Amino acid sequence: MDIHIAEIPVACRACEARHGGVCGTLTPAELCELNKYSARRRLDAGTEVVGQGETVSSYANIIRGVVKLTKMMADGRQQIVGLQFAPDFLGRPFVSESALSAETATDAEICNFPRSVMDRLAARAPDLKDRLHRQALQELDEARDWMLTLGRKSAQEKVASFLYLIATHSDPEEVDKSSFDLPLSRADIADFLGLTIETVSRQFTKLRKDGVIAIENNRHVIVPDLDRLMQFAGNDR
Amino acid sequence: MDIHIAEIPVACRACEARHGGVCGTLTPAELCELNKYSARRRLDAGTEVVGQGETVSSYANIIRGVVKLTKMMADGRQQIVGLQFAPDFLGRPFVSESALSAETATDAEICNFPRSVMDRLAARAPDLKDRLHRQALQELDEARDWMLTLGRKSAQEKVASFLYLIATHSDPEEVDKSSFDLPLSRADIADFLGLTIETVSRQFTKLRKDGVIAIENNRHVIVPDLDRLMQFAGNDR
DNA sequence: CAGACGAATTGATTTTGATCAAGCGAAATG
DNA sequence: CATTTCGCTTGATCAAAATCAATTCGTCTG
Repeated sequence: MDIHIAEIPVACRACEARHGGVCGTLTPAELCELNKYSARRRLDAGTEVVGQGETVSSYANIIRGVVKLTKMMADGRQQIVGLQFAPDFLGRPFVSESALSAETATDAEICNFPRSVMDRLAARAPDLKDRLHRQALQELDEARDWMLTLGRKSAQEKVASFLYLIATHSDPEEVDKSSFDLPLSRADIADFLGLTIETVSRQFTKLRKDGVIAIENNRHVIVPDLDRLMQFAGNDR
Repeated sequence: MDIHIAEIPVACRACEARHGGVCGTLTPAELCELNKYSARRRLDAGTEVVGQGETVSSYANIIRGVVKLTKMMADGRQQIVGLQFAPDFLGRPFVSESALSAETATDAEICNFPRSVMDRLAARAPDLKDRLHRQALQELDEARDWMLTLGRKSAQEKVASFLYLIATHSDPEEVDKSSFDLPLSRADIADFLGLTIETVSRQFTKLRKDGVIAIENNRHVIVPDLDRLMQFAGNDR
């Protein structure tokens, strides 16, 4: 839960250097304005960034790590409804109250800036608005893809789909997708797939015994043949 | 599959009169421009509006009826990933290829206008862009809400959630939400909930025997106490 | 009105994944 | 260094929903 406000004032310039994300296309003048108010934070795994129902007063850019978006029921049942990887943008325009909770899945580093500054900036930059709009549409597509997984796939297909997702999304700069660390615990994977940890574990074992994957230290996964994995994921038409 | 191009040229003006939807806030001049190219169509239930993977060349407004958005797997398994009610807007900016299939669930009436005209209009009207952006965000929220339903709710909770959704969304102008027609067949409900038709049917029967709902002619539902239904839906925190 | 067809219900059985319970291994703690 | 704790795996059993199989109901059609 410890949050360290970074001393570096040019947080967003750093984002830009790293990956040309949402911050990347701002003009130097705009960046300057944002930077005056931005703060960079390092967060331990499992830190809540925004709570379900909370008022959100800032946007953020994920510099490093993975953030999970979760919904919780009254009796504690939980569903992860989205994963955000660096350099994703976090937060939304128009609405100030969050319908879900955002929590770091791994150790992470994020760069915060106040709603007011960002909104003022967006009002002047139509292409920034467009980029935010595009991102919303992409998240919508991802959510709907996952609905098919949740509603119609078997446990094995769900787990294979998850592995495929991580293999392709986790490290966009890495060309070799055949080896990666899982950013989620078994419990989180279960919450993402609508399964129990036991079932997730059993399916991992099965995929391992079938030679589709190899696992080292519980978190590191090796996929010799990504196409073969995709077949287990029962992909769409 | 029969599509009748309506003779009435002022299709969107009709939308405006009906409910002040997306078309509702256009200026008369803008409306005029759209109307020159818009076409009103009456569609039978089960008509495909856009196919998965197809190139989309137009936007549309739903004037009457319900449209289901579905995703299909290679082996025929299907998941409904969204429902659009009148006066919802159909289609999306930026992308021209559809990631899903849109099909009428009921008899419906829609008003089509070409991408090019709409895009040109949006380029000049920032508030129209904002409204489309807002809609995307709302659909995202709805999709994520449904992910919780698909991933973590029991069959009974799923069916109750569906009934609650229809009761509240189906007829926005109707104050009395206690009696309504189901816009979906049992097969469609099953595809929406990630269940089989048999399970859906059994849960209907159970809710009926518990006195939560009454059913007439398979399609008409009466809910004496909406709060009671909501409890069966196992609502979020 | 009889028959036919499709949609929905109901019943019997099977399968999948959840639950309950125990054990293992690695890292953290006293 | 022993011990606890946590995350994960594995096994046995149970329950929920899927599947298979008839019927029933309602509507359409000749």
